[in-house]
Amino acid sequence: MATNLSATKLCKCLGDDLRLSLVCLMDVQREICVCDLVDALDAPQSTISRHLAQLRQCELVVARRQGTWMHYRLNPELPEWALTVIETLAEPARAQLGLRTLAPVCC
Amino acid sequence: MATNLSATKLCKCLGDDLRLSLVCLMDVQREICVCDLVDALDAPQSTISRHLAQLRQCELVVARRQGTWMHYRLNPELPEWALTVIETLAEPARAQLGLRTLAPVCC
DNA sequence: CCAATATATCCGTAATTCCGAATATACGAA
DNA sequence: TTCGTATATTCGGAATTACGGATATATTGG
Repeated sequence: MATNLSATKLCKCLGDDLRLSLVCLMDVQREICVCDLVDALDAPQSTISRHLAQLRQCELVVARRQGTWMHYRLNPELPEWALTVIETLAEPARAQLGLRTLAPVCC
Repeated sequence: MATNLSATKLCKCLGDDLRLSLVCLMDVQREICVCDLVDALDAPQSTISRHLAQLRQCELVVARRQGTWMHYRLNPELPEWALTVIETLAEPARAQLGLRTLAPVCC
């Protein structure tokens, strides 16, 4: 509710395979830490981190630090419509991107 | 149902102010012809046409020729989820983009 | 066939986005 | 303080996308 997320910005964020994967994984699992994301999607750590930063900056996700780990989840203050979009896309996206709902490795 | 539209592709298409505007205008009005789109959104004709071509290529919209005019509308074979996304985005997008629901000029 | 109108495509350039190795930072443990 | 692990940021270059004037194509009417 307190986000200044626009429709265009949301779509830009979701219009990339890697970012869409990140968001989808957060949609199922409540919270995920970066190391799990890194080995779920196979991409260099810096790439994952960069995309997470972008999602954070658009206020699509929020992070919580626990020691050395960072846990990411969807921003709970996301407007209704944004959540609806994400949930609507989740299924087709998981199929498209071949996302397995993996068990947490770290933590 | 017969589209090979992916979640990522849909979002890419909608992740641009101009294209999102085009789609939103088609969502309200059943069909719009290019000339109306050109003077609704103020952008050069070639730009509008280029973006329409992109939407067509992603199978998000279809065109019908009537004499010299081209009428565009959302692809009626769009998968459920894509339609849901578009309809969910329509309202916030209209507000964000300042889209007036204009009366057809041509035709 | 010719002119006029509507729309599409081309093409060179500008702007944006993306990548990943290298490096920096933050934290806990010893 | 120093080390090791987890994550973030920097940065230069590659790749993608966007722009819009000029031009091509399509269609109708004369």
